[in-house]
Amino acid sequence: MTHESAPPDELTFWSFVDFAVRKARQELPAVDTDAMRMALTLSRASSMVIYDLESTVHRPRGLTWPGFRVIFALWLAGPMEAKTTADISGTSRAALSALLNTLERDGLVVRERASHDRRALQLSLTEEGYGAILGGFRAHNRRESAWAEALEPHERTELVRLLNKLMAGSTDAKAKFRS
Amino acid sequence: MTHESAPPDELTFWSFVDFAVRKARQELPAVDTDAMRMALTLSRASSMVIYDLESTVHRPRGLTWPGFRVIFALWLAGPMEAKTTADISGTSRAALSALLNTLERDGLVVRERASHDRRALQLSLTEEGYGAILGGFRAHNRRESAWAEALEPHERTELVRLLNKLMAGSTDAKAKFRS
DNA sequence: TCAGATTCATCAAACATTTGATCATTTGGG
DNA sequence: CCCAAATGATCAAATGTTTGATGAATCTGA
Repeated sequence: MTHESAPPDELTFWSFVDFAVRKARQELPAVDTDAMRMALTLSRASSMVIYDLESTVHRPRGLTWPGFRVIFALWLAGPMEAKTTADISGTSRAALSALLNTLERDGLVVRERASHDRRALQLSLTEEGYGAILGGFRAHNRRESAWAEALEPHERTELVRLLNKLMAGSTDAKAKFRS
Repeated sequence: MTHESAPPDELTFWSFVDFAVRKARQELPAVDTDAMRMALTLSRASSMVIYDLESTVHRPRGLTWPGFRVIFALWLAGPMEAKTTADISGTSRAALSALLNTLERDGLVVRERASHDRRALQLSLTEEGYGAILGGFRAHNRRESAWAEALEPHERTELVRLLNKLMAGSTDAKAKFRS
């Protein structure tokens, strides 16, 4: 059949992007390959970094990646309403509600009813939660450094600029957000 | 206490990166802020794009994001062993095993014992699976295009180059991979 | 003031993921 | 040739995510 682009003998997580883009163009000539390559590469790079951080730093310390994100937000922004925590940690409210059951059970976070609005929750870190994020984040940041070394300083800056520009464009793209 | 960097009134998923980097430097002066900003921005950008694609394109069509990744790999690379599918789709073998229960039940994929090695599985798309990915991917790619428009063509190229360089560096960083 | 619309959190069901264990098959070295 | 080690898939238990529904508190406008 396809004498064009038979899958190479060894297709890997990395090399699949190139292969997929070529193959998709054959199957669907109208495909926007630049956009395809960009999204595919973005999600793969992110997935690699996150998997590495989660499996080498956080899981061994008893935290999942989502758990880390929440504790991290509470560490830096201080006690706040659950809605805000969900927003800035990138967790939906329903997911946060479930996540808090674990974090509270493990003694890292406390839930309290907000005084000004009895529907709302006020979240804060316990002493133990504070200790967990301090130790965890140091290791986390060391690992981030190891990754970052792959790029020159000006390249890191440029990468961040491009990603920010991409996120800023989400408004025009009418992107859907978590709620 | 902290008269330095009190959280701004409205902290959002976007603006949290800047705030977090400033605040982390106060709390832990030794932090590598460039690496921190890079990883934080990368994971957020990716999460936004993926959430948008999943919730606007795939879930409404009855596919989850992980399900899409697997079907997508099978579409482009053709029938292959489950181990390879796991590799190139970025799924662990255990997760793929569970995922296949759903995909097979929904009639999108078939599992068959490989002839040359009776431990191995051969995966292939059904007609229905082929139809699903064809329609789904068109919509997926249109959405990717909308995102990509935020960047100039040369910026897209540069973003991809930087992400690839980052991934290539994972070897030096001794990153952990899914298995 | 008060009824309807909103907002906040939670629940429920289905699904996917992680780590670590288990089972079957295949491979490799003595 | 045969047994130990390695490999492929699955299982089990714990966790987190999604969408859509529900309950409770607050807000709004007539």
